Amino acid sequence: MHWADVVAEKLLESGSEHVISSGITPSGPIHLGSMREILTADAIVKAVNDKGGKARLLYVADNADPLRKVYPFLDEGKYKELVGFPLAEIPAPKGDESYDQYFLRPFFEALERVGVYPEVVNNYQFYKEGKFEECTKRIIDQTETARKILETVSGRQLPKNWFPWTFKNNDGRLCTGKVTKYDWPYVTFENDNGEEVTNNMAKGEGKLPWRLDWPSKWKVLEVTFEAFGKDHATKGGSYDTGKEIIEKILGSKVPHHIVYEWINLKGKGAMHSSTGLAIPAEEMLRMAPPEVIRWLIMQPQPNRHIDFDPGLGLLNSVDKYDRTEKDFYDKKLEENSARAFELSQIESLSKNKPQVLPYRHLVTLTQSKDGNDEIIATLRRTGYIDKLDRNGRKRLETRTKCIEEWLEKHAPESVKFVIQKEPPKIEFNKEDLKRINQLREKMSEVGWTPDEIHDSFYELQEASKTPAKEYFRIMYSVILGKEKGPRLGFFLATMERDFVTERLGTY
RNA sequence: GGGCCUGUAGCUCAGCUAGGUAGAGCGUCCGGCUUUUAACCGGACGGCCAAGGGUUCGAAUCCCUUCAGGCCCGCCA
Repeated sequence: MHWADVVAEKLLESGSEHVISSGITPSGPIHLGSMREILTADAIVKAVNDKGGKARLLYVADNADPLRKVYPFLDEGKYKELVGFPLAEIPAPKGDESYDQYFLRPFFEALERVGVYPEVVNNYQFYKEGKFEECTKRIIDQTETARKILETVSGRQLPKNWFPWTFKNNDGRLCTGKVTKYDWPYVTFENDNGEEVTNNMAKGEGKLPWRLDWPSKWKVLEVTFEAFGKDHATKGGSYDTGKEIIEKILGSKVPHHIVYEWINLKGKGAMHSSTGLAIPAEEMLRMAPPEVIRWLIMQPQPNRHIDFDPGLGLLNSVDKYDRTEKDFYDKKLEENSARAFELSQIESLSKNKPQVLPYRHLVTLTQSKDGNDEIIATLRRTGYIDKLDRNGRKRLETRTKCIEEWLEKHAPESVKFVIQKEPPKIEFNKEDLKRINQLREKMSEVGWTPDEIHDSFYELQEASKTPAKEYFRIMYSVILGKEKGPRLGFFLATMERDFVTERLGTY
């Protein structure tokens, strides 16, 4: 059984209504690795609903968290002064938005493209509205229990004067301090400068520290399941302490969970937005069809890491997805693969097998043709499609757009080419010039279809006892100015015969 | 120091939740097809399931130990 269904069945044993939670601290560009979390959660929502349950998907933006440091992608001068302020209160690197929205907005747009529509929880707003009042008060009332849990479970020592609240200093920064007076909902503390500052905890002046904030969210949002990264899953980590806090202090149930692994950039290591080694989710979605992104995450077990190669590997992933799709409709897939495919669909599964054009051909056409109409006309002329239905057209448009972006950003040089408008200046030797003549004759008489053109190269090979490779090389050279290129039969057939013969004639 | 995950064919992985004769794709080799930015069709080769022990009539699967790799935690979230 697919992992999403395994989890869903477990959840349904304890009730039919579920709240599946997911979230992030929007401290930088939200990358593909972060997307694994919400897509994992989304798969479970779908699985629960498919089995007759009712599940909601939440996405918590932890925008009450402070800016921890000046990340490499930030302007040092501008942000040095802003370290310590909640992400929701500081300006974005560009534009008029706040910092958190600047990073969240494109991510949510990306989520729509992969068909994920979560209910967004604005954590900062929640604090302001006093949503955590009850939890905060309970924890403060049982400070000693909370302290004991944190100390024994995590094995760390808390300061003597520990108070379960991260204060808001008189300059607006979050900080620690020594409590001098407490009278719910007010707490007064002494800051580093020896000044006394009073926070109204019911109005979001300050926040709960993370290890208390998380279980409080579980309680307030009635979360029954959460997928989180391995960083939270370590023994004595925030999940372990959160479990105790919610059971012993907040009087609620511990959500079920699964732990997912990181997505590594092939050959470079784990993605981290803080180091800049990451591909933002929205960039990813401009480069690859959304169903393929989903599929990359639905296919493997969540606890396995994914090596992601944005170069040639991405091309292979799309090809593999297409083959999987074909096998799905031909009913040749095993249970788990079929389910992974279903869960990868953006909209409902189409009943009929969609029209598939080889992605590699599109990579060629995108570089040699001007716009989708020309591409479609060429595909029709070369016999790859007969008629394109509406979905087929939509799919093609999405894909050519992805390919353009991919070619620009991550494609390896080996797949890129430019049709030379002017004949490249090449000094061919005598033999080559002879072959060029042979080629020109052949090209002017051969049937102008991919197969016939392709075959003609082997006819030349037979007739001249020269390896076909030589003819390929010449053809690529005169058209692209490089010795390799796309599969020639198809490639030449996409061009006008006259263009090809004239070009050969200039040498 | 502690923890989690992974280890199955040359490579990438499925199978393990619920034990019952080891699977797929790619690669290799052979055959077919006039064959290339990583073509297609058919077939074959290929594995003491990391090692050791235990439970069992029976273990890739469950338990224990060891080894190897990856990562996380011991600041913050």
